[in-house]
Amino acid sequence: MKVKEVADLVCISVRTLHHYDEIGLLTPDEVTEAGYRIYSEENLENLQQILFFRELGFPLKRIKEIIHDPSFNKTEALKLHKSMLMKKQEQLNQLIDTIDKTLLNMKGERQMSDKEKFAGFDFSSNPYEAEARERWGNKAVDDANTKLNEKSQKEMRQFQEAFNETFRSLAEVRHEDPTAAISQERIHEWYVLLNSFGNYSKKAFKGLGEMYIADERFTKNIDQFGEGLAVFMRDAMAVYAEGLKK
Amino acid sequence: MKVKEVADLVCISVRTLHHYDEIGLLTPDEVTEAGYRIYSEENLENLQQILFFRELGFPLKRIKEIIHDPSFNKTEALKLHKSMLMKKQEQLNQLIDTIDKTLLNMKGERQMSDKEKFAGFDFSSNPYEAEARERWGNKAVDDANTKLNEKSQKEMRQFQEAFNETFRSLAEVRHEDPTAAISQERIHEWYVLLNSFGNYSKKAFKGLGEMYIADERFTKNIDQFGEGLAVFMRDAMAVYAEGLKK
DNA sequence: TATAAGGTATCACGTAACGTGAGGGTCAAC
DNA sequence: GTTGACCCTCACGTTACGTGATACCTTATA
Repeated sequence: MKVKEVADLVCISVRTLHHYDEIGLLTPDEVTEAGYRIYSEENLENLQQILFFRELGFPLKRIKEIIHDPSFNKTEALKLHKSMLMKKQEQLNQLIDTIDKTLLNMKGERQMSDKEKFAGFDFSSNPYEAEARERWGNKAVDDANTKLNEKSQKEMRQFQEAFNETFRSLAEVRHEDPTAAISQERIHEWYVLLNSFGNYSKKAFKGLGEMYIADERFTKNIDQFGEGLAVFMRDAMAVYAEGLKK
Repeated sequence: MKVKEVADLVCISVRTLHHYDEIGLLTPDEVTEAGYRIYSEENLENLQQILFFRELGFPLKRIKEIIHDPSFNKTEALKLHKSMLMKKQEQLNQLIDTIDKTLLNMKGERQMSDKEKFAGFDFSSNPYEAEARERWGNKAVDDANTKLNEKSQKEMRQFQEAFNETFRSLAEVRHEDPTAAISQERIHEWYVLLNSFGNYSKKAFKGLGEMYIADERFTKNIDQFGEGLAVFMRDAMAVYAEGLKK
């Protein structure tokens, strides 16, 4: 299949396909004597994968790393895409809900906080990086990050945002039993997030939870998201680490 | 509210807010003697609008045009955002469906065409431009388009893609009665699309439909999307123009 | 009152992901 | 042989910021 045929089939530009070839993301399996690109069925399957990652906001460099990883598995990736797309749908549902609330607010029928006005927006450059790391590892990301020992402002901000989001998520369920499924699901998200930036064993994770209580500054920072959250997290982390989920 | 407070509230960067200020998209209502930006409640409401447009892929220049248009109405915009977000939900549903079909295909339980493999992807730079034009007019877009008389390759491609998409959409319902609601909804999309690039009255629209039959090349091109589509469109366009919908 | 930490500003270069036009070659139908 | 459509590479342009440097401002603390 020639370049324009692929471009028309997929509704992307010829330039896009050239670009993907240039950066080694999608190399046509055949090139004619005149230099024309010919794409095979397998090229199209790879392109489908690439487009799923693009839809989810992954940068092309990252997509290339993931797809060229020997452990990459298309079936597994498709399942992960599906779950990420469902999360994106939840995000859009939240945006729609924000619109509904804003319309009521404008009619004077409902008050809404500043925070509520922005619920659902997520412009982080790659919101699914944490999950990608869990599946495809850290190596490429660490290599790509030229400053291994100092955290850039972006990383710190990303860190902080992801922290805050997870703290809020956990605050919502802090009155539940720490062994409950919902509590363990949420604390798992915390575990995944921490492992995006560091490398915590379950044991270390439990120890970290203890620190949230032992150090008053930690407790204070965490409890601003909801009173008693630090204690709840400590307990949920212990349950998680010991595999004692109900 | 100071710049970092807004950035944290909304989960965007301080640099983003500076950029929006620089380009005149979001100008803080107050600046202190030290030059600090202070954002008002109305600034936050405008920022919410901006973020809705961003979520839908509008370029910042276009957002600025729309928001500064005297006829701009926040309530109306919110309703339009909601409908566009629902369309995006449908697109994600289609992507999820594509994943499900691809997984079955990989198991050998189902065949799928190349076209099916790419159903749901839409990377056009601004998929909702046609609807935006319907609401907020053509002037700014025409001004921004420096080449008023010659169509760039991009515009031709955009044209062609939008054409193809609409033809497919219409082909799906070509066996329906041309006066049926679904037929008239689809042909309305065609009308809107044509008016993105030109300026057709309903009468001219009907005349165009006649041409689809009168000129054999038109018929041939259109019917490749589904046999009998050209006749169906001619009839549906006549019904539409005369307001004879069931 | 001095200090320190965090936050603010502007400036300017860099990045990613293409869009776009120029210039020239290839292919297939007429 | 001609022509229109398609193909190639090259290179500059665009958008939307990220990032680091440099310097000023604000507020809490000792």
